[in-house]
Amino acid sequence: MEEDKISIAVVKRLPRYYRYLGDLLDNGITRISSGELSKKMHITASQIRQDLNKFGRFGQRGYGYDVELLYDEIKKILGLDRKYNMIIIGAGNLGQALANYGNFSRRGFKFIGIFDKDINKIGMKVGDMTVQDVEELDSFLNGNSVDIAVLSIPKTNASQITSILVKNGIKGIWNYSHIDLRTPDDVVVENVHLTDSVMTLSYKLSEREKPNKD
Amino acid sequence: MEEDKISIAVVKRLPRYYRYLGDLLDNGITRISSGELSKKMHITASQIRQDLNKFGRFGQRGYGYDVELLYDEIKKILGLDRKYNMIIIGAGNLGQALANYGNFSRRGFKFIGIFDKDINKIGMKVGDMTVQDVEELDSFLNGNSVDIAVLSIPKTNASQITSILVKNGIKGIWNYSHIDLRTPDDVVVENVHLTDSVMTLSYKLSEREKPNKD
DNA sequence: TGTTTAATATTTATTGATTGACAAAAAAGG
DNA sequence: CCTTTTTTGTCAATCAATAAATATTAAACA
Repeated sequence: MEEDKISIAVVKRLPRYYRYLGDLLDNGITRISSGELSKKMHITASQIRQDLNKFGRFGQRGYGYDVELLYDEIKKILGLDRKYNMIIIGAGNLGQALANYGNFSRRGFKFIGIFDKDINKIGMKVGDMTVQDVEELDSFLNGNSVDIAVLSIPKTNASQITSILVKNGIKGIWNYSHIDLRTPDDVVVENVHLTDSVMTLSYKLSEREKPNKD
Repeated sequence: MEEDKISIAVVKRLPRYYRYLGDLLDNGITRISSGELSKKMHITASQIRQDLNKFGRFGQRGYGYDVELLYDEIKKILGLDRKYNMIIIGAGNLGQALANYGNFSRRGFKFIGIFDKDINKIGMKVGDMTVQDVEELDSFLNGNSVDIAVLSIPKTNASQITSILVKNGIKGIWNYSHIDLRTPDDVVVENVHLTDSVMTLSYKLSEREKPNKD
């Protein structure tokens, strides 16, 4: 059964569908057509149908999509029907912010540890966790089931930490370090490069200000 | 003079080029060919040349690219040859983390104000700023030149704040709120949806674990 | 219960992005 | 100063993603 490879562009749209469907649910809307959703989301109805059909036939001709059913399906597709244990490497401002950000635990992403190498941070309370010495990372990984590691450390240390993670069988890395990690094929990395993001914004701003634009 | 429209895909790659060129500079490397860079960045040499040629002819046949020159050109293209005044709306964990994150100011992005509506946060020191009442946002914008507003508030308030920003002529919004903002065409928005990002990661993890994958 | 309408699933067409190929230009080396 | 090598800039071809069109199905309703 030769299934199409799902492109990353499609995958990146799924959370957005999920969010809109959640909003519809919250508003008590039980059915929606690709046409209506298209208007709300400002993408073509064709793309919505095409995207969804990559994963299955969730709609009903003449009726549309059942919001709750579709919501649950996308939840499953995104792997949100299970729990994930996460650790944070780097208890700086960003690491702390992520640890304290409530939205993740609501979705099943649970922080079970936070690490730093700074002696001033070790022992500090962050949320309901205590910052541990990164020297203990290796043994911690040995004794705990960790699904995802968040990397919020300077790029100079990122590669070394990554090899410890990989060695201990971590399969998911959420990388906030401003560096491209090299990992084996079976380790998945999702990058959040905030500096890249603000640069993209400044590019757009500069473009906007150029003459002959309107 | 009919110039090609620059696609967003190309723009998103520019910060990465910029980062690699910066690293080369740091390592005292003064010239590089698209072929060498290709190996380092794991993208095709053709794409590198094609991307760069969207903006100008920066290389020299038989020689390659002068690292410093190219670095400076991309800096200009990205609009990093100027300063940006930024404010943060929402002094929660994320807002504070961004305010304290040193990398932005190094690149010319300067925070000049932070706002919140929570009475417990107003007056609090964040970096070298004091959290102001969001009620004062309107008058602050009137008296200060602000290029970019960072939105790190719950989605319920995002639309209302956005209209205050737009009304006061803000042209750049860096949106961390988990909602799609509707703004006039001359206002540019760059979204950072962390929840979307972690969902993409969980998707990839689920895929990885499926049978018939290796 | 048949007919019309709505809306999906899916095929086809179009547009866009990436890769490959090659001529032109400059550097390097004798 | 001529020849070879390197490497760009750019054109052409391929590949991928999006949009449009159509056939099919089920609901709605008389």
